[in-house]
Amino acid sequence: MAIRPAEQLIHKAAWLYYAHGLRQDEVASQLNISRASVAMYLRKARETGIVNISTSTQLFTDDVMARRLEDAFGLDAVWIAPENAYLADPSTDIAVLAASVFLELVKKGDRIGVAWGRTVYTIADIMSFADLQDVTVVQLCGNLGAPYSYRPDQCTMEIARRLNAKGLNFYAPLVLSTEELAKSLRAEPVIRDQLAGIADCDLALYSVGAVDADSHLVKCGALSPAEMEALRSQGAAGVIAGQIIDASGEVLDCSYNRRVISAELASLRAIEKRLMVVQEHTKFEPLLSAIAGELCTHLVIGAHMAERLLEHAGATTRKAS
Amino acid sequence: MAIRPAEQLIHKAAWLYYAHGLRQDEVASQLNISRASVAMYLRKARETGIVNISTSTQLFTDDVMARRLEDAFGLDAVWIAPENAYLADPSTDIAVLAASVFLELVKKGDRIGVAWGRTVYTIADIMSFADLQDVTVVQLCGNLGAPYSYRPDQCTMEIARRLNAKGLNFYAPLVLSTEELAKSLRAEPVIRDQLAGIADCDLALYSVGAVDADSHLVKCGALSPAEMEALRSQGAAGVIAGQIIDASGEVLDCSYNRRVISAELASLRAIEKRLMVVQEHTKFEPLLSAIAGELCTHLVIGAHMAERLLEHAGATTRKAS
DNA sequence: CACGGCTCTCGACAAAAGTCAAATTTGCTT
DNA sequence: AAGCAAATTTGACTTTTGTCGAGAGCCGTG
Repeated sequence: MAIRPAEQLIHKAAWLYYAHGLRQDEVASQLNISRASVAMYLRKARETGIVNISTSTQLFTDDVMARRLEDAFGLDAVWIAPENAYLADPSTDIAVLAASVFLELVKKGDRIGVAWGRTVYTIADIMSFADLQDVTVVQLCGNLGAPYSYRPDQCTMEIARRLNAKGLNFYAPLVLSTEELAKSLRAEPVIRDQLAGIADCDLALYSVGAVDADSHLVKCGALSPAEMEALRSQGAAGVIAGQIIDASGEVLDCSYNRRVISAELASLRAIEKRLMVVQEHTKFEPLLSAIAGELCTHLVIGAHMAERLLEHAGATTRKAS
Repeated sequence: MAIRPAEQLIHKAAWLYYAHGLRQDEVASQLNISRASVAMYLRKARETGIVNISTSTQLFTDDVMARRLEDAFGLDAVWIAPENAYLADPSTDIAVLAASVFLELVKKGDRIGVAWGRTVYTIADIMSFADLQDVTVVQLCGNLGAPYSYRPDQCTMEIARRLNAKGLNFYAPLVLSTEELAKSLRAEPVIRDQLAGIADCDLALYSVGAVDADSHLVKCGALSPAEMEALRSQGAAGVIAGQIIDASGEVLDCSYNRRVISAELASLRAIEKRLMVVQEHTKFEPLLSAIAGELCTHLVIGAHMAERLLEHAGATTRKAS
């Protein structure tokens, strides 16, 4: 494991094949190995990100709807996945697009904040590998020991792994039982540094959660369905990085939020590129709140959601004028 | 030609094939076209840069020699193409590597300065296409009406074309017959603006020329072999963007240089990333001069040249101590 | 030093992708 | 509206690539 001669070979094979355009059998004879090995090396090269195959996401921003959404909501860029259209599984489509967009937004040397949820994990799961050694992926919120496979730290680590980047985990629970404990924990140097480091990120990747019994916060036991319902009547409109926000995109003033260890919204807003990805049709209101709170500068959504957003924007404008 | 529905199809095919990983026949049935068409679309997608296939150039910087060169000469990054090794045509190898490195260094929104020469044109020629709409490629030096196919403006335009970028040409001759004329021409608003814009570049791509009868300056008739020889004895050590430099990398004080319309060395030095590519073994002294004059921060060379540079650095250090 | 477990490599076959000339459509001119 | 040229699409064919199980080399261990 120490020194891997194979790594070198993979690199050479990939170079001759992809950069020089030789055929596999030509590469094989150059390197004195069988063509079958070359084929295997090339697969590894693709899998590990030694070669990058990326397709432009232009098509999805070029859409007129995307332009109108950008204008209506003051977003930097919007990508719309055509939903009903040409695809077997429409829900993965958004994730595949999001992964491509994400890889397009990442630059060498970047620091990336990653939150948690089914959406984020799905993206991590289908994201192709890349060779970005000096990138750091940081976890935006505390952990939730859950029966789920997509825990916050797993999302972070998986993305870091795919990028060949450094992963920085958060060694604290997402929610504590008392406000005092949360406060003291936040004051701990290790935790404090991590929290402080979030504002230095260049790019954030997250989704927004709905305030209902299906929320991960409920499923993971952080809140009971009843508590969730109560928060909802207090004005809870969405969940961002484990925190409850109201319709204006601000942190809701409630005990739960005071017991959470997560990135402050101000830190998130300090991040230049905030990529929000929304898969579920049910997350219309949460998304509106997130946009209102300026928690999103880059948006990836499905065509259906895009239409609803535009309708809403139209209605608001008409009412205002 | 106005609106091209094909463009859309190419994009969709590329997306399904490369991002979703469908097979060509699956893509074909999704889009209701024949598989042969899909194959054609995919080729076009690769050719136009809608999909990007890039291989990491890590292998060539990871070299110990590259590290030592970086240290010895204070360069930001060095790539070394293994010369004798595994390849049919060793001289293209450097160009292929240089093209990859170049594409790796370019970022969206960049402004790129391109000089002229066989090396630069070779790179342009083998460089793969990319989709960098908001990039601008500017020509670093005046034109030379030559019997060559690699005129300065052609280098610029070809690279711009490959990048799908905007090309900014220099509508002035490289050398004029009198110093006065050169001076007045440099004062012309069009020219002045172009010259002034060079320092705003984020990346420059050039090589260095040798001071001998084989130089393009001689072949294109800008200088006679005799004049070149005379300049050599006056201390000429290399040619950068059409200008003669001395061993310390400064502009040589001579009539020729005063008659040239090209980027000032100070402007070049203001460019953050200066990528220099040297193919010929004979350009050892010119390269040393360019490095001495800080005209290069990123360097792509062959293994042989790398060895000579290291030997030289060793000798100098030993002498100094 | 022989033994399993391990990874790496190869040959042969199956699957997928590339290619080309003919057929068809498209857009433009007369 | 007919005719023509250019571009696009297709089916049939060839070449290239992916995959799988068998075998070879390697290493620590009993």
